[in-house]
Amino acid sequence: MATDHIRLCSWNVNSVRARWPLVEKLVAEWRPDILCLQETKVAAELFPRDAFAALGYPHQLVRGMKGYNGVAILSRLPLAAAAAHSWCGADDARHLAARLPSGIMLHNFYVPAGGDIPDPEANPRFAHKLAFLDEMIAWAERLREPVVLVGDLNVAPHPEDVWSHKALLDVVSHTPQETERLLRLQEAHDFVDLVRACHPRPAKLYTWWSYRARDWAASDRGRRLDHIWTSPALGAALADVIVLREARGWARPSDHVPVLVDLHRDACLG
DNA sequence: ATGGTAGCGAAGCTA
Repeated sequence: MATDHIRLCSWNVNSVRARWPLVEKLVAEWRPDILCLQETKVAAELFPRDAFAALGYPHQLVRGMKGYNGVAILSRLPLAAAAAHSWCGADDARHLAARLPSGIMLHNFYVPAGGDIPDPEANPRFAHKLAFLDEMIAWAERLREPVVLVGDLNVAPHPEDVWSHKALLDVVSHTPQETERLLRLQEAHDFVDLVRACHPRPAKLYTWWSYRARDWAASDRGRRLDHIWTSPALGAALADVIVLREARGWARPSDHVPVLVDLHRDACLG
C-alpha cells in the first residue's frame, strides 16, 4: 500500500471474537489503515482491544452490547471527536463516527436487518428498519460537512445488486420500500457510491451470501448490502475499491465479505 | 414451497 493512499475497510464480521483469525488474515494480506466493523456481537468491555492494538490499531472506538449488533472503528491513524448517535431512540450500538486527522468525519453504520416479513404493520423489525432509514435521510439532509459513510446498510438498492431482482422484490433487503429509501438517502446529500463508481452497473456485484446455501459460490445468490459512500467533494479522492469475494471462501467465514477502498491521501484525508 | 447455517450462550432469538 503506497503511502499516498489511505485504505479503509468496512466489514460485517458476524462476531469479532469468532472471526479473530480472519481479522488477522485480512490485516496481514490487505493492510487496511482503518477498519470499520459491524455486528461485533460483544459488549464494549469485552471487545478485544489489546489484540487490535497489537495488530497495529491503537486508536479505537467501540460500541457494543451482549450478543447482538455492535460497531467499532480501529485505526492506525489518530481519531478525534468520537460521536455515537442513538437512532430511533434505541441505544443499540448501530453507529459510530470518528473525525480523521484531515478533519473528515467517518460514519460507520449497522442498519437493522428488518426480520423476514416485509410489512411494517405485521413486523416491528421491518418498521424499525424503515424508521431507521427515514432518520438517516433526515440526518443526511442536514449534513453540512463532508463525510465518509460506510457500513452494512442491509439494503441492496439496484437490480444488479442482487442475484435476482424479480425473486427478491418481496424479500427484505430489496423491497421497493427499502430501495427507494436507500436511494433517497443517497440523494439527500448527493452521496457518491464509491463501490459502484469502481464497479459500475450493469455488472452484478454482491457483498453477502447466505450461510444456508449448500454451495454459496456455485449458486452465487448474493446481495450487495455493504456500502462505502462519500460526500460529492470527496469523490475525487477515490483510487480503487476491492470487494473481497474470496473472503467468503475462507475457513469459518462471515456471511459478509470485507469491502476495501483506497483514497488519495492528499485529496481528502491528510 | 420449504428449509437450509451461524453466533451467542446455554433456549431461543437474530440474522
